[in-house]
Amino acid sequence: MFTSQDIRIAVDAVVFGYKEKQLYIVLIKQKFGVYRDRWSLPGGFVLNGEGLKDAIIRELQEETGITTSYLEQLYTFGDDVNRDERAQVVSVAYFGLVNPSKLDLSASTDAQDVAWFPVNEIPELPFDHNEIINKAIQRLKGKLNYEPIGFDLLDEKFPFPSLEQLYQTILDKEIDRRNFRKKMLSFGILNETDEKVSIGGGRPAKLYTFNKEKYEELLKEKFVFDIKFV
Amino acid sequence: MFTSQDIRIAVDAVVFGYKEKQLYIVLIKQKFGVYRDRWSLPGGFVLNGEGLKDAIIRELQEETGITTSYLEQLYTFGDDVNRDERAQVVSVAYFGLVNPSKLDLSASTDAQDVAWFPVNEIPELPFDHNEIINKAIQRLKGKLNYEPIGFDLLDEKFPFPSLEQLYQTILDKEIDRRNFRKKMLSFGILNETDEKVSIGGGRPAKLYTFNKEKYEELLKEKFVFDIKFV
DNA sequence: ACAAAAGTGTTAGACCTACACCCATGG
DNA sequence: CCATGGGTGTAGGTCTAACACTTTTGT
Repeated sequence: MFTSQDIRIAVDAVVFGYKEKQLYIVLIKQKFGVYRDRWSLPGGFVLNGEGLKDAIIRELQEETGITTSYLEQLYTFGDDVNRDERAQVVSVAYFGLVNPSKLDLSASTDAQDVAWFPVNEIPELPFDHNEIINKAIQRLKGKLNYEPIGFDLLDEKFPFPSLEQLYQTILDKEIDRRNFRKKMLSFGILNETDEKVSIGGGRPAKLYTFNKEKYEELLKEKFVFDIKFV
Repeated sequence: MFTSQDIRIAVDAVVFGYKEKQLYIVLIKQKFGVYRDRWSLPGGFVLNGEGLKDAIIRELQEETGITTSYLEQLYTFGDDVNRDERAQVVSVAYFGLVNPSKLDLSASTDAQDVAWFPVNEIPELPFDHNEIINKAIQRLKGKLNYEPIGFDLLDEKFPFPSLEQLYQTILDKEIDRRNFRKKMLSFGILNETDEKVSIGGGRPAKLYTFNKEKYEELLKEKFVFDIKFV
C-alpha cells in the first residue's frame, strides 16, 4: 500500500505527585536493553490495535501500578530523528497527576524499580526525557492558573492551607494567603465540610472538597477559573 | 529488536488565512486512493529519517505550495484505532498561519486541487479531519488572547482597524474599538509608520508594524501579552 | 501561658467597561 | 457637502494588591 515506514511510536508519561510541600515525578528503572539500570520516564511502545491513551494507561499500570487522577496529552516528540539512537521513534508524551494516596508505591510493584523523585532532583535521563519533563513542568505551572487542576494532587478532603502551599510550591513564589483564599472561595467551587484536621501544632483547619459538578455547571455559563497572581 | 508494530505516522495541517473579514482554511483534493476527489486537510506520511515538523513543512510545500508564517504542533490523533479505516494511523496535527499574500494559490500549484474554504463552510471531510479543524479553531481563539499571533495573519504593514476586525471575526464577538486600541497600543509592541491607506471611502488609516524584537525583549521582563475582552 | 498555624477585612490604586463625537478623505 | 470609515477621552465601577491582628488548638 505504501513504501514501508520504519518509524516506531512510543508513549511516555510525566506523572506528578505532591506531598509535604514537595512536587514529585515518578521514574522507573529500565530492566533490559542499552539503558538497563538507568532511570527514565515510564512508557513504551504502542501495541498494534491499541489507542495512544490506552497505551500510556497500560504502560503506567504495568510499570508503576499507578492510575492517574488526571491524564492529558502533553506533546509529541519526533523532530529529532535521533532522539532514540537505536531507531527512529516518535514519542507521544502525556502529562498526569495522582493524588497523595498513590504516592506509596511499595504495594503496587517492586519498589526497586519505581520511585518518586523531587522535581528539583531529577537525574540525567536517557533520550530527551529531561526535555519532556521541563515541558511538563511548564504545562503544570500554566494550567494551575486557569484550570482547577490542583485538586487532583490533593486528597479528596483537604485543608485550605494545603492548597495554598501547593500553589506556592509549584509556582515557586509566595502568595498572599488572604487574597488567595478570597479569590479561590469566590468561585464557589469548594465545599466546606464540618471536619477538621490539625497537622502538628496550631489551630486545626477545616477540610474542603472540590465540587466538580458545580465547576462544570459554571463552565457552561461563561465562567472562567482564573487564579493568576503576580 | 521488538515485535513488529504496524502503525503508521502521518502529519496533517490546519492552516488559517484571513482576508476581508473572513477566516479561511486551506484544503486539498486527494488525487488517489479511496478518498479520491474528496477535500481533506493537507498532510501525509512521515518519511524515514524525517522529523515531524520537517514532514509537515514538506507536505505543505508539495501539496499547496504554502510556507507558513507560524507553525506549531496542535495535537496527536491516535486514540481511535480506526480513524483511518485502511490501517492504523497516528496523525500529528499542526496548526499554521499564513499572511494574506499567500492566499492567492493559483501561482503555486494546480488551482483545481487546492482551495481556501471559509471556516464556516468546511465540507464534511474524511477521517477525523473535521474534529482536527475544530480543535485548531479553539486553539486559534485561545491563542489570540494571550499571544501576539494575529499579526501572522496580516501583512507586515497593516491598518489598525484590520487588526480590530481580525479579532472580532475570529472571536466572533464585537469589541469596543477604543478599548481595544488603547490596550493593544499600551503594550508598546506596535510601530506606527508614516504611511496611510484608505480602503474604500473614509479617512485613510495609518499603517502599523508589529515590533517582534520589542515583544521578545519584554517577554524576558515578565511582561504578559493579554488582550481578553468580555 | 505560650507557641504554632488558621482564619479574617479594609483601603488605595490600578484596570476595565461603557459610551459619543470630531476628523480626514473621496466622490 | 455629504458619506464613509478613522481616530480619540473620560468617568464610574470593579478588581487587585498590600497589609496585621485575632482565634483555636496542643504542649
